[in-house]
Amino acid sequence: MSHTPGIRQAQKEQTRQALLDAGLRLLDRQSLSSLGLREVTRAVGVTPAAFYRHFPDMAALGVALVSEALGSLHAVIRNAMTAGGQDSDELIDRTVAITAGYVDEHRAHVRFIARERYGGVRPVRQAIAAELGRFTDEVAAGLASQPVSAGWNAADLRVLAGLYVDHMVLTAAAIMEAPQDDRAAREEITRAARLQMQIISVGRRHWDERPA
Amino acid sequence: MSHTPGIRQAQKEQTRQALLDAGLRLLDRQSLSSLGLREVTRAVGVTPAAFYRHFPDMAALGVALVSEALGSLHAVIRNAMTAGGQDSDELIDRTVAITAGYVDEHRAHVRFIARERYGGVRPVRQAIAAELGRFTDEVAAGLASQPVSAGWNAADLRVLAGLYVDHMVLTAAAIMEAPQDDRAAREEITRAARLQMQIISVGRRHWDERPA
DNA sequence: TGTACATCAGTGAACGCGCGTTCACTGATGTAC
DNA sequence: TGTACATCAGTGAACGCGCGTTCACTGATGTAC
Repeated sequence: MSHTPGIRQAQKEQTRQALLDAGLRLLDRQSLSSLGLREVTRAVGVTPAAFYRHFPDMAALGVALVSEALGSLHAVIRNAMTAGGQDSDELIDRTVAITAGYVDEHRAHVRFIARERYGGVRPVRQAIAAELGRFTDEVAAGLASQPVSAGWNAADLRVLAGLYVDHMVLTAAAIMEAPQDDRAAREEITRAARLQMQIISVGRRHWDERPA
Repeated sequence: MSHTPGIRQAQKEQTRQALLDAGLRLLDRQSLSSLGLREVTRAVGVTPAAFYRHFPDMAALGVALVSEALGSLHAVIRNAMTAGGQDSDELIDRTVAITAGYVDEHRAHVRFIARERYGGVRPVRQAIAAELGRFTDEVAAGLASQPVSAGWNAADLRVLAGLYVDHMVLTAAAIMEAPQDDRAAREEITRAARLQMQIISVGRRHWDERPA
């Protein structure tokens, strides 16, 4: 079954990747639901009909972009969570720094996810929701292994994890929206993000002291 | 200056509103950046050229929809916040219930805001950001007037307010995404929203006890 | 109240253009012997 | 190693279609006297 890739297959993969890259770049200033097939193939330098050798339609290209954008993030998240040992504030600082760094390196991907999370293309929305759901599961598992989580049941931990994940996505989107060279705006955004994570973490730690 | 509206002006306003209504309805399944001018005028039953009597382009119609969607919300928020007197949990339950009710009555508007908040049309993104910023200011002012906020400076209170506003928007989006008749899914979403607000509120109340 | 003129929301036709999709094709790559 | 055939990624032309925008127009509404 496992052929050596072969020249033909390698070239096909290269074209497919070029379509994804061009699509992502063109999505800088528009939504997936208005991205044209001819627009993408023109940017790559192939015939419009060639598109169909790789994707049945634009929605499929969008779904592939979701994997590309979020697939690699699982390792990052797991790393960030299991680094452990430090106190909470250090962990928060590092999480926000990692998020900011990720935005810098994958600006277009972050924009794509933020834009299409509630965008007009259903299969893409669903793919994003599924992927974020998996992140939430992983974060919930990470939280469960911490001593502070004593007294939390699994369902509530997942809700807490969802709060962290949503907050991370919003933070990434906010950093992405700020002009890249505006260091003051960026510092303000990360400061706010850290503060918000701290509030959530304090709430988590003092959960059992809430008024009945 | 203040003419009686006049038949002509009233009819014009009626057409303008019909364009907004048709646009909003057509945005059910697509993003603003792919909504066509002819699509909208066809739905209303006027000539394509008539569109230009009301808006210079689709972006302008989108900006008008932002006002329509968020303009009326200021009163709602102010009401919800100043109702005061109850304890925190009651306030949270009521806030989430109000949010859910708002989604039911303005489903299309909520979808529009969620979709275009990071969408492909810059003037619309900016209009939404400006409006949400105003909400954050109002919530911050409301929070400032509460005794629990002793020891919080204005900047940090605004960050906390932003957390509440973002959470409200995400909650509204989540309720909107759920099938309208799936009571179980809806109950799960509102339960999670309440729990998350409670965590944030506990964090706020115990803020001064966080580890140095 | 009646008349003559001004305004302007909406019309209808026309324009050039790029769209998504189809199809038979070509020629480099792959495979069997 | 060499040959004959199969595969299939990408081509290029063609199609019908709906798009946004322009323009001179019409006729109901508004205004001045």
